[in-house]
Amino acid sequence: MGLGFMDVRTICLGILSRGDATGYEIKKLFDDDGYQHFVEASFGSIYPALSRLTQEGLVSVRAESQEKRPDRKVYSITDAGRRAFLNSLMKPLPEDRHRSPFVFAMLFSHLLPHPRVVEMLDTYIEHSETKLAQLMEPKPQPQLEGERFAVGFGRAVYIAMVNYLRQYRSELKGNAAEAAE
Amino acid sequence: MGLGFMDVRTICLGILSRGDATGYEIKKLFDDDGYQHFVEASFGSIYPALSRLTQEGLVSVRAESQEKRPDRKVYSITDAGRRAFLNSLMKPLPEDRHRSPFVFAMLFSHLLPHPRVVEMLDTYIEHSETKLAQLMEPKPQPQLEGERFAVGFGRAVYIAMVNYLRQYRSELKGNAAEAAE
DNA sequence: TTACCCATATATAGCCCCGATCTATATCGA
DNA sequence: TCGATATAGATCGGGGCTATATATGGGTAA
Repeated sequence: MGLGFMDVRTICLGILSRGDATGYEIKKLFDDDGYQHFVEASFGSIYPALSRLTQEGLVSVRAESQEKRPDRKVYSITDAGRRAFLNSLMKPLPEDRHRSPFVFAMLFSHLLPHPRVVEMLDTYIEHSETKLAQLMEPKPQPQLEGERFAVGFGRAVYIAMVNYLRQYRSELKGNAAEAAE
Repeated sequence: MGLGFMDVRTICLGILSRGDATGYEIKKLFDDDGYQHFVEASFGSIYPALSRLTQEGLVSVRAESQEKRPDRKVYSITDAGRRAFLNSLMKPLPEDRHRSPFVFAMLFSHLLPHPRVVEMLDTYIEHSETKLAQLMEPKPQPQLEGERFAVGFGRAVYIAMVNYLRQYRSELKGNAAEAAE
């Protein structure tokens, strides 16, 4: 009955509280815009979540038929949905979930050939720099306070990550050069 | 057949490559020791993972009966298990998964009563400081290179997080004082 | 002293979520 | 023109997490 905690249903409600959207658009928010640094969800969970929210009366749907395109199902949050979402924000928040295959793999760098370690590092640095660049893009005004906080937080974290990784990488390069002699 | 990617089975294999352990001990590594900043897993996934690894011949079990305690099932990695683990480290690593209910909730701070926002921030700051303190504890020598990297990485990230959060919190306090006038 | 919680240990059911895949169509670049 | 990419929705299977169950003993609060 009540929303679990910060599950995909709750996340969809939050997105829809900002304005109507289709399932496809919700997914795009995670891929393209700033959200993806803190939350994400897949089609395989978004579409069922929207169906269930509709059943529960927390959102409503209207079908927009388009020419030469599949129909769009545009979802809107209802008053009950707003209340349920606000309610979930007042309850204790679950802790962050984080899994970094990269850092886990690095714990075993002594078992791996050196070029593989360098490759893992370089790949991860590139990813991190791409995400940081996204976060550094100036957002069009006006911006909500919460967005300002989130973007600032993301920038601070990614800058620290990239700095540490670059430093570590440069030391590794030195070691590699010595080893190559 | 082949291990998915960086799933719980792979993570268990990695832990066991460092030494024998029970399911319970593996879980404790995520709760108490340094691992939890980068990977975690629950009993509900660890025990089935160990069963399946046993079936697949990647780990072996021996039962240690204890007095006045439930039996311990001590798992050891096999040669095939080591090969499978090494193999998964050579394949492209999946991206980090991260979900922060806190940051998501902060995106809607304009909808929430001010004391609730302060409460969320303070709770999160406290959690982050606790984790940072854990990471700052000097580890007993000798330490593997991978651990040095991971701990340094974790420290850098958590320090940046705590700095940003404290800064933001102090500005918020100022705003609150002004609003109270 | 009784009740309750916590720690040690293992295990499962049910729900939730993700990746892969499928169905359509249209556009853009090679 | 062929393939890749984008729009748009949907589902299945496998895997993971929450909550709970089973045992037992120690510590602590009422």
